Amino acid sequence: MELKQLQYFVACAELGSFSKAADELYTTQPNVSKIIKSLEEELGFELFERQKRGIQLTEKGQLIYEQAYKAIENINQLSILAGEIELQLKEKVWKK
Amino acid sequence: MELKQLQYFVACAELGSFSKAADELYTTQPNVSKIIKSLEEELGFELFERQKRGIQLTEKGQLIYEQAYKAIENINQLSILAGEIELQLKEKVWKK
DNA sequence: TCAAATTACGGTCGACGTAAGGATC
DNA sequence: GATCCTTACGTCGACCGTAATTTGA
Repeated sequence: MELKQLQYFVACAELGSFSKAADELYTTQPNVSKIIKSLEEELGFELFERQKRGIQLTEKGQLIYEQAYKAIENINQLSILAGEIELQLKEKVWKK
Repeated sequence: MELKQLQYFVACAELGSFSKAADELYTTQPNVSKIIKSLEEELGFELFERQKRGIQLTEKGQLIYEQAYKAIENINQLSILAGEIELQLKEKVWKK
């Protein structure tokens, strides 16, 4: 499991489209397709139903989405914390 | 920021040694050293004090450790959730 | 015919391990 | 000399983008 897989997955889930996610992620459609597929193979089930026009989250995909979103949020907070720390503790922001 | 960097960092912090972490992670000491260094460069500060014998978390590293641990826990829970889902919802474990 | 996802393919870049170096006990 | 971290270096695999294919509006 890699962070990029989760990021790509969340983007696809929110935009409802691989191609739109590719734009947002500054990459290409085939790349998004491959990365989502790799995540699905790793998990052992499909995250999206491939439809005539676009995609849609499966039931299982919906459950994974919620947890994946939280995980990414958590990593983002870590980045924010790192930025605060880099400020040399001038303001003790993290001491809530 | 990649998940592997955080996993390696947490292992090093908990074991207090790059070489022990390398064993635990089934990789080599130089690899651990490089990955930790890449994370430090990305964050903009050092996570460990390199000492005569072994290493020790810096103050900033300690703060990052706590958040990194949570993030990894979060990803682990995602894996657990995925495993439960794969069981075809026979038992609705996730409906706490 | 256009839009969207998948498959195929080739090049490049990075990740890994081995080996060598440096330092400390 | 042994242990531990770092640097150097070569190789092999994976990732990425382009192009071709498929399917549906």
